[in-house]
Amino acid sequence: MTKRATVADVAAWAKVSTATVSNVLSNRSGRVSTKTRQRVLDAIEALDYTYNETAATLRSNKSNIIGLVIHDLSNPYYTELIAKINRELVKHGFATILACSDENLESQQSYLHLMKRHNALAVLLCPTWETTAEHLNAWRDLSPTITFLRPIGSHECDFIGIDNYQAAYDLTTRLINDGHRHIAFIGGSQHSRLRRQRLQGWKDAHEDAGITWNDAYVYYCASSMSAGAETTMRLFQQDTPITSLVCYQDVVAFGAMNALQYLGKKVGSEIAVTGFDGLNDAKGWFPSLTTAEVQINVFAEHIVERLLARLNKPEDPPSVTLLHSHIHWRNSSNHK
Amino acid sequence: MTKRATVADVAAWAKVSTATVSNVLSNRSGRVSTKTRQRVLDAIEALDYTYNETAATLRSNKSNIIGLVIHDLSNPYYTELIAKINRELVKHGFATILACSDENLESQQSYLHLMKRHNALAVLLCPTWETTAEHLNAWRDLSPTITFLRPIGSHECDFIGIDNYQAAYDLTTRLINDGHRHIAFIGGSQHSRLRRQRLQGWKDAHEDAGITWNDAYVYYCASSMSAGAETTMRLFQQDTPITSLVCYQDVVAFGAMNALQYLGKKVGSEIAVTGFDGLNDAKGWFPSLTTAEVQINVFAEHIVERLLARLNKPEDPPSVTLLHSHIHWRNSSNHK
DNA sequence: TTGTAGGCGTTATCAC
DNA sequence: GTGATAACGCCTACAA
Repeated sequence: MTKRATVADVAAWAKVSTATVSNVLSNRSGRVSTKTRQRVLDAIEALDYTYNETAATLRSNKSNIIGLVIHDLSNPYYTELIAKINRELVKHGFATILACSDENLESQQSYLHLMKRHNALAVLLCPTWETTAEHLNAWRDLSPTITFLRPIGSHECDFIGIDNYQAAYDLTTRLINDGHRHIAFIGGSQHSRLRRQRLQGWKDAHEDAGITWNDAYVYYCASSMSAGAETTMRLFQQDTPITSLVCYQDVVAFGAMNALQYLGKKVGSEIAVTGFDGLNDAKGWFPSLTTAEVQINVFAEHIVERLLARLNKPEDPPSVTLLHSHIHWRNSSNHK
Repeated sequence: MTKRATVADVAAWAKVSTATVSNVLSNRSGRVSTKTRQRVLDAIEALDYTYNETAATLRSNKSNIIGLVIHDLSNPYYTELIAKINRELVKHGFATILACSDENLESQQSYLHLMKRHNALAVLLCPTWETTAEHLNAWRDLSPTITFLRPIGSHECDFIGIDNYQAAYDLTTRLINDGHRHIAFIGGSQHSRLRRQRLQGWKDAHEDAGITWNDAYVYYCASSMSAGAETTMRLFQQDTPITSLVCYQDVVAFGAMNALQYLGKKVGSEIAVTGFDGLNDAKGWFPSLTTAEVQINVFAEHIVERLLARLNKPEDPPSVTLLHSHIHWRNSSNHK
């Protein structure tokens, strides 16, 4: 285990100063002659030099680490999203420190503290529901924080989200126009603001069509296929007039379809099912799932663009972006 | 944005030296009197001091960052696993830099390089199939590397894996004993060594039972529910004598069950389906999925334990651990 | 038990 | 264009 070469070693080999090596390393244009530059590059090659981010961060007070703090890693929607965000960040030369709060405010705060200890350049945060602006104030001035998916109650933070209300409204309206009169809403937890937005779309679509919605058709369930399946099973094991399900998430919809098929009901023609998220598997399911999608890579790009903009202009007022969903009408809702 | 307090500031406030502050910070037992210690803690509180990991890493040449490099973040099995590993690492005071190679050797190598730049204390790696021992030699002496799930061809690296052969053998044998004679094997890619192990178990179970296995019953498919569904659909759209499916992964099994139900076949009684992984959703599916499981949190614990052991004894010979699967016999394979 | 002082590897600031 | 030198914030002998 020989010691790692340093800029000093490289400088000695190339017969230049450490400052010159540093200039080459950070690609400072014009500061170094082509010839010197090449000699330095040769030295780096010859000595198998590896840049030390730690030292650079300490000296320049500027790391290239982005903290990514999310509340859940068991839902494929979130994991697809962090995979894309990660890829975007790498493209821009950043490294990602990952942390999962498991919907626990205390862990989230301790992870934010961790990011501070590591001098994270910025934090991308999908906050727990209890999070308020005050919880973030402690870090915000040191590391800009971009929130996504889940809004905190205030406008003091950059935020990138989805037009939950509109998408749910559109989905429900279409089902009503197709003749459905008993439409259940399935999924989400009581604390979820997203759920409230989607549920409101569902309610308003009813009211605007002159139909009274039924509170007994609204169900909570965890964000998993099995939870969706179990909830749907309970619903249809007894007689019910329900003819369609607006599911809070695609995973819940998958579970719902599984339960319906198990009960021998035809999804699409007999019972319509819709989802939310646009997971990769939605299209290839049998029947293919109607779902409200914001393309995950588009979403990830927006988040990282917002991050870059914020780094460039720390003093700009916070920005709120709502991305519009595209609804893919597929066989699970069997439209005429 | 006032400047962050440093040990020097804390020392000044508490009227002690920086060395004493450092001793308090690193909890060096007995080096500091209770009284002094408390004054330092008060100073930390009063100045809102935050430890600077970067400076500590530079000075001590020992970071608390663990690199986690994985080949895929779209399969729930892997995401559940990294979630658990992440949690374990946090417990031990580590931070995780995450990277996803997307089954691309070049990206993997560049991520390993990234970990080196950041002075990662160690790397946990689920390698791409092309990875050989040579690819890892460049880092191994600097940062110990623990491989998991996928073996590289040599024994130069710590490895934690699963007894793929045995589990597949047991699953298939049970199906044969239940009377199945036409058992398909579905899923996995051609490069996958895991798949080869599981397939070998499938083959040997046939041979040991005196049954000739049929190459036409072996199918490749991508690791997703839709791919599993599509493959199964193609299989059963025509007449086939197949009565059971040994699926390479749970996600493939979910897709297979979806296709079968869509075709009106009863999973369990008519067609038996088995999976591999023990995903959370396997139990709550309708019908519940028979699957070979190594509990993901147990797996994660083993990986992190191995990591700690390696950090304690860098010179110990590499160790290979194979974890035994437990097969959950459930309704999807409807045994008598 | 506490303090002093030097250095980890890089970058910033000046000179030249 | 290039070089000397002083930081960045912390750790760790060693001295007191």
